[in-house]
Order: sequence, then C-alpha cells, then structure tokens
Amino acid sequence: MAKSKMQASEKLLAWYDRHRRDLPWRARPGQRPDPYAVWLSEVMLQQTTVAAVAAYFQKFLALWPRVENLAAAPVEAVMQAWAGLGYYSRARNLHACAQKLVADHGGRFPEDEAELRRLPGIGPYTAAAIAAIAFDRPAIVVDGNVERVIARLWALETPLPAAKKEMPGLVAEIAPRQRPGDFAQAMMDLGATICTPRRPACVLCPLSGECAARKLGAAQDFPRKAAKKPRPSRRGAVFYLRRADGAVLTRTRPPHGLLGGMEEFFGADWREDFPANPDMPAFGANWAFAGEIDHVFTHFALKLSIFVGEAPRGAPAPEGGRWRGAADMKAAALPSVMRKAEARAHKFLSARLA
DNA sequence: CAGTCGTGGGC
DNA sequence: TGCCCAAGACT
Repeated sequence: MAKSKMQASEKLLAWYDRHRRDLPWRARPGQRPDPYAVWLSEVMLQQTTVAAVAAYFQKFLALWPRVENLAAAPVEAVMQAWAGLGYYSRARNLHACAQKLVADHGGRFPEDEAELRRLPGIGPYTAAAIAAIAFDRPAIVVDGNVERVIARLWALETPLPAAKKEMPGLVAEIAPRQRPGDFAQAMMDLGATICTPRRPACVLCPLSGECAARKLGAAQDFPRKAAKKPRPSRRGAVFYLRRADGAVLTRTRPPHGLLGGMEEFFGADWREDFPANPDMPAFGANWAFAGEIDHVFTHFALKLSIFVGEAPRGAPAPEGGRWRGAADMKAAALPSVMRKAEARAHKFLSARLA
C-alpha cells in the first residue's frame, strides 16, 4: 500500500470537516445521531436522490417520531405515506423491521453490523451505514458513490457490477482507524458533490493528488461499466370509473411484486402484445378514450390507454374494488403512475364539461 | 447471479 | 426524446 493512499483518509476527513453537507437526517458535529433517523433515511435513500427523500423523511418523522410509533401503525398507513417514493417493498420491509425491533430488540437498534443485516430491508450497505454512522463502528460502507470514488482512485479496469466484490477490500485500504462514521459520510459526500458521474470537479478534490484516473486525465471514464440491456415496452389500459356522486373505483394490488400493496384503478394487464382494441369491462358504461400516458419503470417502459366511464349513483363496487370519494382519493396510496392516469382522466373530464 | 423493483431530474 | 442516474435489497 502506497503511503499516499494512507494519507488519503486524513485529507478526506479534513475536507469533510469544512464541506460536509447539512442534511435533515444528519447529526451536528459532535452530537449523537439518532439511530432511528439514520435507519429511516438510509432506507429511503436506497437508489433514491437526496432531493426526493427530504420531504418524505420529514413527513415520516412527524407521523412516527419513534420506532415504536412506526411499529404500531397499520402497514396501509405506511404504504400510503410512502406513495410516490418508489420501490414499495422498502415501505413494507420498513414496517416489518420496526415491528421486529420492538418485538425482539426492545425497540433498540443493534449496534453490530451482522445483527443489523438480519433485519428486513437492511442489506450489506445499510447495515454498514447504520453501524458506522449511528454507532461509529468500523464498518466498511460501500454505496454507488464509494464505488465511483474508489474506481477512479485506482483507475480500476474491472467493470461494474463485477468490481463490486473488490470494493470492500479497496475501501479498507484507505479507511482510518478513527472516525469511521465520518469517513463513510465523507466518501459519499465526495462522490455526490465532487467526484460526480459526469464532469467531476477534480480541481476541488482533496484526493486529486492520489487519484490514478486523474493522472490518466480520464476520471470521467471510470468506473468502467458492463453494457446494459435494452428496455422492453409494454402496453396496458386503465379504466377510470366515476360514479354519479363523484366517487372513483379503485382496488389494492397484491402485497408483493410490482407496486405491491399499492392502490390502483382497475385495468388490463400490462404486456408486450397488448391488443389494439381491448374489451371494456362489464361494470360501468359510456366508456370513452381519454388519451395515453407514458411511464418508465426500471426494467420496462409502459404506455397506458386511459378510459373514462360512468356508473350510476349507488352502483356497487365490483369484486375486489372500492369507491373512494374525492377527498378520500387525495390520501390514497396511489403510486405515481396511477396519479398520472388520474390526472389524464381529470383533464379529459374537465375538457368534456367545457 | 441476473432479474425484479419506481421515480423525477439533468442534460 | 432518450438515456443516465440516485446512500440497494431480495430472489
């Protein structure tokens, strides 16, 4: 190990002391972090931007200030509060984790990384992050930021994701004995603000003198990445049924899988070979085409045809469905794709009225 | 281990 | 418009 690499952590921590981000879930320097807040923020931040998380974090903390409160809440309330943030299995696991913490750990977070790892929704990254940040344990934290910083620091030729298994060892080479929590957060802050995916600000980087990719003049070309697969397209239909009294028909999706446990409008299955003229459902009448919406999921793109229909006052909900009043709809656990469909239906209805 | 699992912003 | 991506977990 080169001596310059051993000094990297000192430079990084000095930089962190001056330039650390002030984030809602982050404790002030010298203050004890709240493990509950650390855990909550880390789960929300999985594959999710700081900007998107901030408001949800505040909302959850206001609704459920302590893990006991979250554990006592109905899971439907948690799903509803999570609606719009994506990756909904996180919300279900969050709730399950809270209940397990209360039932098996007296409402306290274990400090040990391996013990944390056993809890639902807590994987290798989150376990290490909680151990390091909340308890200042010497855990090696590797997230996407860290992978990028490390790949550039060593001009690592191994492409991601294959390089993932080398990462903990490489991080350990520069990890300091002291301040493991600050070191972890410093690496992530550096990746988020200086060592960015595009146009990294190497001129401002405290590690530029030790960076092999920088020496090659090719920081932006790291990390190497495996070619990605094309994203298939699917089509489907949404049947937005409005009753004469203004209530709207919805249902709840099965608890697991895509948008698991979230609410939706009735619709036809999403498939690549979707029929050009799908059958309208038996319930409802006067079905009218309200337009299409596009939505992109991680592993497929979706185009939905929106149909608006009417039902008479007092019409019963079909099997598995429920009527929601207008005010009730605002609080429903609708994922973003369904909010988009709802907006299209509203636009169509207001245009038809005019 | 490669596939599944959301969303919104930036360029 | 299309592509990239953002503090990954689970199977």
